[in-house]
Amino acid sequence: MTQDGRRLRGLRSREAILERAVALASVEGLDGLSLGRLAAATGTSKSGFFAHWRDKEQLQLDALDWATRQWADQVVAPAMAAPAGVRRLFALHEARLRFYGDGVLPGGCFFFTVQAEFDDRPGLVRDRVARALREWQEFIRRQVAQAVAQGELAESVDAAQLAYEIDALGEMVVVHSRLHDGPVALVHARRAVLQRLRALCPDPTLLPED
Amino acid sequence: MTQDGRRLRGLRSREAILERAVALASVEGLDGLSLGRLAAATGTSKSGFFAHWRDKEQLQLDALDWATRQWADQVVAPAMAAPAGVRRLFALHEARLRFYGDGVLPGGCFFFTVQAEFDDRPGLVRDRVARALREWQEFIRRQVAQAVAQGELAESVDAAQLAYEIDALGEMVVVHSRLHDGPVALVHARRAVLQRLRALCPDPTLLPED
DNA sequence: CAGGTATACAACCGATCGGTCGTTAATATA
DNA sequence: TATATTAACGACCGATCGGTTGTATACCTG
Repeated sequence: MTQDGRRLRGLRSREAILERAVALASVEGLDGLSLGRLAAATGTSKSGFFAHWRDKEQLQLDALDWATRQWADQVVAPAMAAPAGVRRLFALHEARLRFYGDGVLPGGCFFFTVQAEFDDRPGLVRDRVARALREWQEFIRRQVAQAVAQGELAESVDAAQLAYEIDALGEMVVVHSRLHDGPVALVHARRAVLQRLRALCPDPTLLPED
Repeated sequence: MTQDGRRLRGLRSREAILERAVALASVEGLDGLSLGRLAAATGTSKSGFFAHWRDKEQLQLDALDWATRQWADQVVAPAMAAPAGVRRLFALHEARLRFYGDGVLPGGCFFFTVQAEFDDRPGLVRDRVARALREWQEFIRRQVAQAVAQGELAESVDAAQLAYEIDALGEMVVVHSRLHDGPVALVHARRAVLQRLRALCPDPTLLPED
C-alpha cells in the first residue's frame, strides 16, 4: 500500500494548492479567499478541489496544518539551534521577525490574519486557530520557564506574563510595518524584547547589547 | 439653510446605520460586512443606503470616521481627565483595556479588525486606516514625550519605541482574550505596561503598585 | 398651493459565491 | 487483460454580492 505514481501526483498538486492557499490567505484571510481565485492562481479548475477536499472548510483546516508546519520549519526549528535558555528565547523572537522581514508570505503572517478573521465566529476553523495560538503561547511559556530554571532569568518572572509580552510585541510588527512604520517596526519589536530580557537576565552578556 | 425636520431624520438614520456598521465591522470587517446584512440589521432596505452614500466605499469611509469619534469619546477623552505625564499615559492604556473589557463593540476592536483586513490591499480605505493608525501612534508618542519633558520618564526613553510597545501590548488583548486567555489577557496587558512605566519613572509612586 | 428635493422602497441586473453532477483519461489492482 | 479507483475537468445550480432604476411619499420653499 505504498504511494504509487498517481497518488504521488495527487499529493504533489495537493501540496502545491495548500501552499498557494496559505500565501493567499495571509493576505485575504481563509474565508476571504475564494475557491475561484484559488483555482485561477493554481492553474487548476475549481471543481477539481472537491476531489481533494469535501468542502471549503476542510481545505481551510488543511491550510491551517500546512501553515503550522511552515511555522515550525522556518521559525521554531532555526531557533532551536541556539542553546536552551534566554538565548533560545531571543533567537525565537528574531527568527519570527526574520520571517516577517523576508516577506516569506505576501501578507506577512498567516496566523495574524486568520486570528483576526476568526476570533469572533464559532466553528471548526476557529477552534483549530485557537488551539494553534494556545500551543504557540504554551511553547513560548515553556522556553521562559526553562530559562528561569537555568538561572538565566530572574526567579520572580511570571512565565505566562512574559510570554504574552513577547508574542504581542512580535505580532504587531505585521500591521505596523505595513500600515505605518515600515522596517522601523521591526527595530522597535526587536529592541523591546531584547531590553526586556536583558533587564531580567542576571548575565546580560548572554544577549547582544543592541 | 439650517437642519429642517426631514434632514434631521435623515441624519438620525444615517448615524444609526453607521453605529450598526461599526459594530458589525468590528466582527466581520469593513469589507466582510455586506450591504444586505447591514440592511437586515438596521431594518431598512439595501437600496436605501444609496440615498446616503454613493457606494460601499463611501459608507466604509464614514464608518471609519464614526469609529474614530467613538474612540476619541470613549478612550481618549476619559484619559485626558488624568494629569498630564505618566499618569495620563497609563490612564490611556487603562481606558483602552476598559473599552475592550466592557465589550462596547461586539468584535472587541473595530480598528484591530480593519487594520488586519486592509494592511495588504491598496485603496482609499486603506489610506484612511493607515492615517488613523499613524495619528493614534503619534498621539501616544506625544504623551510619552510630555512625560519625559515633565521629568516623569527617564531622559533616555525613545518616545516612538515606547509608543510602539504600549500600543502592541494593548492591541493584542483583543485576539488573546477571545481565542485563548479570556480576561487573563487584560491582566497581562495592564501589568506589562504598568511595570514598564514604573521601571522608567523616577517617582514610581505616581503609578499604582499593581 | 405648486414645484422641487430628499428619504426610502421593491424589483431587478450581471457577476461571483460555494457546491453538484456527469464525464474523461490515466493508473492501480484482480 | 478486465475492473475499480482516482485526478481533473466543463457545465451548471441556487444564493448572495454590490449596484441601478423607477416610483411613491413626505417635506420644505416659493
